[in-house]
Amino acid sequence: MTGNDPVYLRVVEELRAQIVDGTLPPGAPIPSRAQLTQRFRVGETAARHALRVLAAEGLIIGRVGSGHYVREKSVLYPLQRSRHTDHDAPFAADMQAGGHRATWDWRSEPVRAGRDLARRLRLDPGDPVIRTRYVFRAEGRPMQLATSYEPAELGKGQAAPEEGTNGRKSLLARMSAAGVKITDIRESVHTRVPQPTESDLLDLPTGVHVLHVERTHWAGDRPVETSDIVVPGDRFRLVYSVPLGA
Amino acid sequence: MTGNDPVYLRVVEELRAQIVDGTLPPGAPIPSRAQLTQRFRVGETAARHALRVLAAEGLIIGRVGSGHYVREKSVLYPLQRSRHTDHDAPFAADMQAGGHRATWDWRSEPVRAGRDLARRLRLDPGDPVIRTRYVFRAEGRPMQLATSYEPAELGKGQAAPEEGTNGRKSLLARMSAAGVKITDIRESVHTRVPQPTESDLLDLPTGVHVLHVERTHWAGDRPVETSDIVVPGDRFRLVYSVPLGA
DNA sequence: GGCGACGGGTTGGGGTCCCAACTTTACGGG
DNA sequence: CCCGTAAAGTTGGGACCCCAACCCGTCGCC
Repeated sequence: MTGNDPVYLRVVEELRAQIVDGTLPPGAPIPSRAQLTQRFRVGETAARHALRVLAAEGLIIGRVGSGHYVREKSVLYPLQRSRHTDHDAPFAADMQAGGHRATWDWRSEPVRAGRDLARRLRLDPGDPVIRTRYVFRAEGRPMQLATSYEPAELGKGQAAPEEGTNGRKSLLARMSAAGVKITDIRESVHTRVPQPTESDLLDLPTGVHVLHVERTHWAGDRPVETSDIVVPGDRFRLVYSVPLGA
Repeated sequence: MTGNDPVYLRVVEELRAQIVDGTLPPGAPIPSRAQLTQRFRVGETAARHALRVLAAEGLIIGRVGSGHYVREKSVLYPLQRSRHTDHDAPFAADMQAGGHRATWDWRSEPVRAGRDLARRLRLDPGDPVIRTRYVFRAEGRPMQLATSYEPAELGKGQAAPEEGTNGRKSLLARMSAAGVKITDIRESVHTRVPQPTESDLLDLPTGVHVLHVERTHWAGDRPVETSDIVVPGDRFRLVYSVPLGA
């Protein structure tokens, strides 16, 4: 039931939607606490909490004495919270077993891209992609559960992961194997905005390649979605690791 | 004046200190809202906010109906909020100029490790390190300001960055140049805990190498500190990119 | 001795009111 | 016309209060 969600979520979601779809453009003022309480008929607490959440997400910024405003270029946001599969549940059963020390386990399999995934990988729906699922265990405790998707063509260079060796080839390794020329800039983006967003990157000369998307569950935490983006340019080439989740 | 900070910060800081120094070990129950209001003579709001902050930081976890508890192995935390230099201010002047498209600028120079930096890089104070400063500009707007430090010995393979080529060699590239054998797992950690923490990694057979530390300013946001850690093991080798900041 | 029901404690969600510090705007006097 | 001041509005911080859902230990009953 999404109907009896906490009310502050209703506020968050509506404002978020308006920011994402441009109804509230960058710089636009967000309704004040007082206005929100009226418009959504909620208490001050809920209104404040909603604003705090959006601020924490980096979508808006509060200026004391003045108001909250939509941040510049929060365009990366729309990618967020989209779910490209929900089939991870059975895999989560793997999280029961316990080994020792730290281990990576993985399993790759070919699947076909759904609509959402295809859009994000800039493929067509139905195109072959490789789904790989990982369990990372540290000291017997499963710490991370990741599912990554990438265009099947990129996987060419590695074929089936050889057991015993390392199953998780770096994107860079795989990319060069696949003939994608990159140099070696790799940067992880740890905050969401303001930062070079997807739209910034799209404006660059030669475009953007989204290499793979990945959803990671850290034990006990909400999933984090990541997307590696390659920007080939004249002055530089860049592999971007972008967290998409909140 | 730290004296007239918000009161909830007092609560946060005291509890945080106790968690960090082990007075409150993993699993230990945190005083409840009611107890905190009494002990710190603050209102419920402040107590709740303090708990929320600590929970958001990943230090504690709340279980409804039961209480808040110190999370397992939150030992990564002490690294946080340490400042290894405060000399970035002049460099920030670079942020004025504006080019076009996206560009990386950087400048490397040899310096000597201070106490804090040495500890984090597992060097001795005074050991030579390379400091590199980057400005990343997208569409003329400076988006990122980063300062990274790494042991000078790692820089051997690259000497002075050749102008015109790419100044920012990947750690992996540099490490293999320096004879550090790694395979190819690279994972960015986007949440702080629970996750394989430094102490988890320390328990691994061959130990941990902290390769470099880096502080990054995204335009308008608080700095994020990152540390790349290599864990050579029998079953895998892992380069960990760990955000240290809150 | 075993088991189930009850009650006290705790969290997350929510409401209302208050205040200091700050911004913005409007207005009136020079 | 300009400037200074006052008023209105806004944010962050805070104090209390209430409630549902939930956890857990205790106690009493079988």
